[in-house]
Amino acid sequence: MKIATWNINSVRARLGFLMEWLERQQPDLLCLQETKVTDEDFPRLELEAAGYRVEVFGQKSYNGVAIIAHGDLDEVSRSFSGDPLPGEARVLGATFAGIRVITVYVPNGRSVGTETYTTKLTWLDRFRKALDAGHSPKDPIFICGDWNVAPEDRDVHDPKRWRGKILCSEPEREKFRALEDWGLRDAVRLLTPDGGIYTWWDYRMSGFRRDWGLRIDHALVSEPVAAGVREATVDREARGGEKPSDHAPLVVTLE
DNA sequence: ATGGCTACTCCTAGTAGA
Repeated sequence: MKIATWNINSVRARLGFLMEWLERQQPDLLCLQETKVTDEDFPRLELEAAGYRVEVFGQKSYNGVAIIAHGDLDEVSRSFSGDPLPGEARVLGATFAGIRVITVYVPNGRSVGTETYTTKLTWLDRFRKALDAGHSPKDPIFICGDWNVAPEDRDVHDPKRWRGKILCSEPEREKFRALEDWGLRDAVRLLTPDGGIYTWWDYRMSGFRRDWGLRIDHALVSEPVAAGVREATVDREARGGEKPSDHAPLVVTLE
């Protein structure tokens, strides 16, 4: 089974790109972030015509998450208990083939020391608390999306330049580790200790061509899922071509 | 090297992203 996550940076601006990608990759389930569209205007029909079930949680202009799957999506949930940004469409959950799949678009935080940064830390705290209240790490759980955190220096093209900066600051990394401590494993790290694996490259300064990237999109899985992880690959091909998103998809293959 | 894209919007210039 193939489960993927992709910050698409506007599903409407990249619908053709998305359809081609689905055709090529044939995932069983794909989580999208930054769809930037209301539920009403989401391009549901195109995806359904391609055989996907579609669940969306969106808003105008900003944020927005979606789950599309070849198969039933049950027990759909939006946001989470204690969400400090209840008006923002950032979390969507559904049960697929017995796995609780939750997709997240974690607040960016702008820059360290700002109010939005503090809110980002609170958000991650509250998200963990909600996990504790609603789930057990013994259950099959797959939480994926744009976490806006590069967990370690090996996830950063130039750690010296990024040290202490937004996406790489120690408090953000602590919150990320707290999720792992709860009982989640980073699917990429189950398979390789290698650095140089990135999921986002800045549009500016030809960031992708120079491979100035960060690994900020992740799939965190509970033990029962971790046991079945066979592959976790960043599809860099999707970061090239005409008008790509600034993120590449992360594709996880489960036995 | 703090800029330099990109996408959004009843403000096509200002905001947000990361």
